[in-house]
Formats: sequence, C-alpha cells, structure tokens
Amino acid sequence: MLIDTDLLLSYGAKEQSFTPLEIVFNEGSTPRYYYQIVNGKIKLNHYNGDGKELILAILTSGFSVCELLLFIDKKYPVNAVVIEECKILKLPKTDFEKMLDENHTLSRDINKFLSERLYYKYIMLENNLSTHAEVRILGVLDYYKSFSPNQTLYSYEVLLTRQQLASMIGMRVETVIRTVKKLEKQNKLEIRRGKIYI
DNA sequence: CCATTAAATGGCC
DNA sequence: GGCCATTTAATGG
Repeated sequence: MLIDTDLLLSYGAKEQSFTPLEIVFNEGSTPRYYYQIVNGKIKLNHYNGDGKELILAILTSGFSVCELLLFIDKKYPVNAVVIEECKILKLPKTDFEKMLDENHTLSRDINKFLSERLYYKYIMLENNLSTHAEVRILGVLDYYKSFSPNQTLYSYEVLLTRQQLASMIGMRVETVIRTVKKLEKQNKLEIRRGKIYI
C-alpha cells in the first residue's frame, strides 16, 4: 500500500464503507481528502461528449485515489465510482499535509509513487495512440501484470471485463473480444472460462 | 427455475 | 473498427 494504515489512523483517518455504484467524489468537485482503498475496487471515469465512458484507471486495495489533486489547486477531472464493495480510509487534506511535513521519508515515497504513475501514463498514452487494437489492449494488460509478483506467462488473471477494457482504450467491446481472441491464437495470452490470463 | 450480466458471433456499413 | 441484433455461458437469488 502507499501509506501505512496505522500512520494514516494516527493522523485521524476514518474508515468509510461504500457499495457498488456509490460515488466517492464527482468530476468538478474540490479535492478535500486523501483516500486510500483498504479493500474493494474503484474506477476513475469521465464521459465524453458522445456520452461514451472513458475509464482512466481501475484501483484496488492499497492504492490511493487521485492523490495528486492534493498537491495542486484544481478540481477533480474525473469521477470516482465504486465498482466492488469498498472500505476506504479518508484523511482531511490539512491532516494529510501535516503528516507529510512531519514524515520526510513518506514524502519521498509519495514522490516515487507519483513518478511511477506518470511514467506509466506515458507508456499508456503511446500505446493508446496506436492504430492497432492489439497494441492498445496489450498495453493495458501488461500494465496490470506489472504489479504482479509472478511474471510467468499465463500466470496473471486479468480482473477486468471486456467492456472495462474497451472503455480504457476507447474502443468497442466487440473489438476487444475479437482482438483478445486473436491474441490468444498468437499465444500472447490465454482464455479460460472467459477470463484472460497473461 | 428465471433474471441479469458478460462473452461471443455474424451481418452490414 | 463501429453498430446492431442475437445467441450462448455463467452467476446468483
């Protein structure tokens, strides 16, 4: 996890429960809290002009939720929507700042975390600008697998639906379904019971 | 069982 | 590749 649970609690973080479809925060609102997922799953999304959903990230246990907004004076550019029952630690911005001031190694850890995120944003952007669906999809899959301790082929189960994958790369479900099957024939991944293993 | 949701297919542009 | 319709498979009450 990004920040030690006990440290967060000692600065006054409170745990809050959420059920699927609940909103943690809305696009356009002012960031006032640091959020860290204890368990469950949250997506960051945005709806473009055509009403099509764009998913910017799907976050799970241990991840913070859009923490970068606590360092700049901007509104949230995305919604945070719960997609699997969640427990979240919530720490007011002022307490978060106090915690950083008093814990310099923590500041460095957060720098590292933010840098890594930004780095992957470059990679993802490069992939998503490809005209090839295979490149875009593999880009997302490789990104998720990069967090897995086991890097063996077909060892990582992708916990994303085809629809979510599609919304992450700006393509349609049908395209994802067909491309994933094509990738299976190329031995880039494996499909078992509809689940993708890479 | 039935309802719901996800995955898969095929036709057409 | 997208869009639409339809079928198939899996899941949960």
